[in-house]
Amino acid sequence: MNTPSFNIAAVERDTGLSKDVLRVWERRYGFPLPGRDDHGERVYPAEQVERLRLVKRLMDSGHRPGKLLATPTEELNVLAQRRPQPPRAASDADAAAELDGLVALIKQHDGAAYQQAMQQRLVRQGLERFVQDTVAPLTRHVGAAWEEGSIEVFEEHLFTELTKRLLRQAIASLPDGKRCPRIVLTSVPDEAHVLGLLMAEALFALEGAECVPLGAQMPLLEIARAAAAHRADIVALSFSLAFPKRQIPALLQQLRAVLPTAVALWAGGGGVKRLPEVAGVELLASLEHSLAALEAWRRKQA
Amino acid sequence: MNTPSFNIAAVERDTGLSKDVLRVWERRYGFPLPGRDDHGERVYPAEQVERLRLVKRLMDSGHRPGKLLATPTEELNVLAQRRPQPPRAASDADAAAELDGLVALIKQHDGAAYQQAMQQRLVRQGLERFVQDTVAPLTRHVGAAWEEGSIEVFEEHLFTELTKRLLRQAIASLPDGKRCPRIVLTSVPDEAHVLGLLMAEALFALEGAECVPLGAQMPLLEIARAAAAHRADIVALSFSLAFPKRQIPALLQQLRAVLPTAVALWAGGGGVKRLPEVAGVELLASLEHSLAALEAWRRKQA
DNA sequence: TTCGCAATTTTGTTCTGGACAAACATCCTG
DNA sequence: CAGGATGTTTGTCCAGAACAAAATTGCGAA
Repeated sequence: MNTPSFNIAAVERDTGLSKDVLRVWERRYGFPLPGRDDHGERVYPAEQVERLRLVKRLMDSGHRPGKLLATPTEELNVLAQRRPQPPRAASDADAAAELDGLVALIKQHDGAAYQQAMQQRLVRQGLERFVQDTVAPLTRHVGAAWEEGSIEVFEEHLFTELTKRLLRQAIASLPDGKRCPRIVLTSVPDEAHVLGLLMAEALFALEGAECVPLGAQMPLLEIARAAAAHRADIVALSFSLAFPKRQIPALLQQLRAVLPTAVALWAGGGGVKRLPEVAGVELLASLEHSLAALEAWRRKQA
Repeated sequence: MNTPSFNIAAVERDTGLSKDVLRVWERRYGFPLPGRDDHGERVYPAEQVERLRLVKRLMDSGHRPGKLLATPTEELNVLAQRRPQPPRAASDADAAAELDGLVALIKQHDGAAYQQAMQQRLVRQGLERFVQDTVAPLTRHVGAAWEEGSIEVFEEHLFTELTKRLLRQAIASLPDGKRCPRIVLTSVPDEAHVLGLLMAEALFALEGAECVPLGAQMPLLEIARAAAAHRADIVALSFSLAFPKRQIPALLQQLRAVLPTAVALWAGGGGVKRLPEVAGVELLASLEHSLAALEAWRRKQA
């Protein structure tokens, strides 16, 4: 197990920090400070890539790069392990313990046990409560664990993958028939998270809507085409917390401009909380809001 | 429905062409030629973005940018519609017709009918033959249709999403028990295609392997951690045809360097065909090769 | 002719260093 | 203590040059 080195493109891929950012940080803060190869191009040792990942994670939980990059690695590790968890209300303690139990299965890398436990909950609670009371809080739970560094990236991936399978399976087993309205579900390029979309799909499908799941990462102009081809009543997008907030309003405006006025545009997920209003776009702060929006849509049609 | 305009970041997102490429093309070939906003920054009209998408597609099917960008849009459209399909052998005609029928359902945007038809084939053929004789050729079929422009992006997305659901459902219904070897399945960052991975997972699971599906886009160093945590015998990666070929060898070398020697590294998918050998990495040109590799692994252990 | 190798063109990526606006923090005043 | 003005931080964009890897062409030998 050597310590390989990465060129700037590889670092961009692995950390999500753009080449421009990597270069400007080097200029301003003196980190990262890669070596150079024969052609004068940057060569990053694995160790610096690791530190960049740590910095990125701390930035996602609210820290500012200027401070972080001036801090020695040891202190960063301390910061990373601090848990700023607000104490839960006593009534939630039971629920929280159950969620912890599920997360523990993932962290033991026992996928089979996790799937079995979740399947049990699904049967016990029914799909609607399963989504609202298990999957949604669990996702938040895992998100929090990620921020405080108590879960590895690959563990989070395993969690996501297995949970996606459960939801898709549940959705597939719903009866189908004549359904309304038609909802196209997707996300914009660079937004790869799909769990929120699947949760919404499950709830919408339960309420009798016809869902067209297009997966993630649709170019804007293609979303408009898809809406036309599927005669959609609603286009529903999902933005995760990780998506750069500053880009969202412009994106929604652009999409709104290419969609026919008759098609409603909904945007949900953690990324749209505390976002300024965008004309002609419904911002859904939670799954409950999504269901309310569906009901409101139906009332307006009738 | 206005014609919105895009800044350079939005164009990068929507076309997959990097900012650097967009700028250098402008300088060299005079296209794209965006306007400028108040601050002197590029503003691309939707029409130019569309043309860029067309150019990108033609490049993916072997054309060269220098020629394409010197060609007027009308001629490009002609090029795009040309179908360089080699005529099929007569014996394959039936099979091809069946596949065409399945694709036709997608192009009618009738997801339900597609799912039903595929479900039938799954039951009729059994999972192994379903993967090898239906899903794999169908995927190639859709890929070809994409190259010749006879399928829309959102149709391809719908196909992928629905097919993923079928495969995952089928995999979930397999019995579990004590299994060997343990195979971690994933893809590298920037490689979002998962269908190939799912096909491999289905076949491996049928052969009694223990599969750990981590989804797509794992940073290299995380793949190594995951392999350790799951005590993996094999790490299997998938590269689609769309993945930039030139990057693959370096990626595999880097990953090979961080993985323990005892862990085998397999790479499959359309992207690894006609690729130079990489030391310590098994390149799997097809699903059949994957099964052969599994058998060979078992022989070596025994 | 056809094959293989060398020369040349094409093309994507990287470099430097400057600029600026939007987001964020801080300070001052009512 | 609220709220607006001022200052700082930070990501993105720009220009133009340089260069290596890939693809194509040209050339000479089998």
